[in-house]
Amino acid sequence: MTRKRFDDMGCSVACALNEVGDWWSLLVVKQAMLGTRRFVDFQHSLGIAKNILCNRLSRLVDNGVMVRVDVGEHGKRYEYRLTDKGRDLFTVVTALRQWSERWNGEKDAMQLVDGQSGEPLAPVVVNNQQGKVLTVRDVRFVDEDGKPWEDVG
Amino acid sequence: MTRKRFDDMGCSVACALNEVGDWWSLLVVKQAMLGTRRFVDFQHSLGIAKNILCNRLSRLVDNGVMVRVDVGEHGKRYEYRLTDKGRDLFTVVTALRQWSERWNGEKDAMQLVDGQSGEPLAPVVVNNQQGKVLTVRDVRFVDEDGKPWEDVG
DNA sequence: CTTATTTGGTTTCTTAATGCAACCATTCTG
DNA sequence: CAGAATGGTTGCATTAAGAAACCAAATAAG
Repeated sequence: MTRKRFDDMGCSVACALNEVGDWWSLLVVKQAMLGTRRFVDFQHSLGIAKNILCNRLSRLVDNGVMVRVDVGEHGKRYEYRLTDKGRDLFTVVTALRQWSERWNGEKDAMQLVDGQSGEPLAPVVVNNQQGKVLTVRDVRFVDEDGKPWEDVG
Repeated sequence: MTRKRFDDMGCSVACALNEVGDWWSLLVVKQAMLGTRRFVDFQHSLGIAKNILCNRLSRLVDNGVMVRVDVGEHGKRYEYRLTDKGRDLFTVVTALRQWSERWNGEKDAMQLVDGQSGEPLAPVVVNNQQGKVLTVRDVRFVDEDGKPWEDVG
């Protein structure tokens, strides 16, 4: 059986997970954010099998999250770089990292700091237009007409 | 072969993905945020196979993201509810949703609005301590001593 | 109270994905 | 030019996913 498709569920979250929802994709993106660009460097730093890495990179390229650039001087030698779409996943990756650190403890020797001040980042939060922090209890799920969302199930 | 373990990679992101990094887990959490609590409701709204749903719910419960509550009047009848840890994934889910809407277009008839004002939410961003928005290019990855992070690969 | 239906699973079977190792052509290095 | 590194591909074994059938307990209907 083919895996269930997530891009036709009429859900943005499902659609996103269809692109980066597997075990490896977001880790590849995170690694790219650290500066990794070469196939072998991804392979060694992540400890991922070559065929899986190959498949994930191709899929990330297909989905516009990364680009493959030929940097060979006398032929083919590639670099994989994040696109704007890929870099925009910074929020997601950072939120995930912070969530893990909050609930599972600091298991990462690596820290993210502001490049200018060297201070740690602020926690990623959901704000309303006035800058007030919102939890899931403070929001409503509505349809296009502003009426309360009813699930189709 | 068993899937590679992500909780011993010394990476918070990997650790998070170990808990919610598969195709279904985050969708189950998102659905729970919409108010779904019963097994059959998850099943119908997500279109997930029963055995997979069963497995995912168990794993989310094991990881402290959800709790199973017996609500039967004369025996066993269960509800699955988000814990604080689970509700805290709201930031991640919202960031993912917004990312998808920005880059793949609005494929979701459902909208999230501020419960008070009814206005759309602000975009989820990464801030420094002073509230300035940071991109991935504005941050540094450092070790515990503040020295630039070197990958072990 | 009795029957039918719903709930919350488990089991079985088939297909897909993952991991590992071996292999290979091209490219860079010494 | 020789040897190593790069960026893959292929084949095989193991695991996960999906569909459907089945089932016991709990609830709803009559």
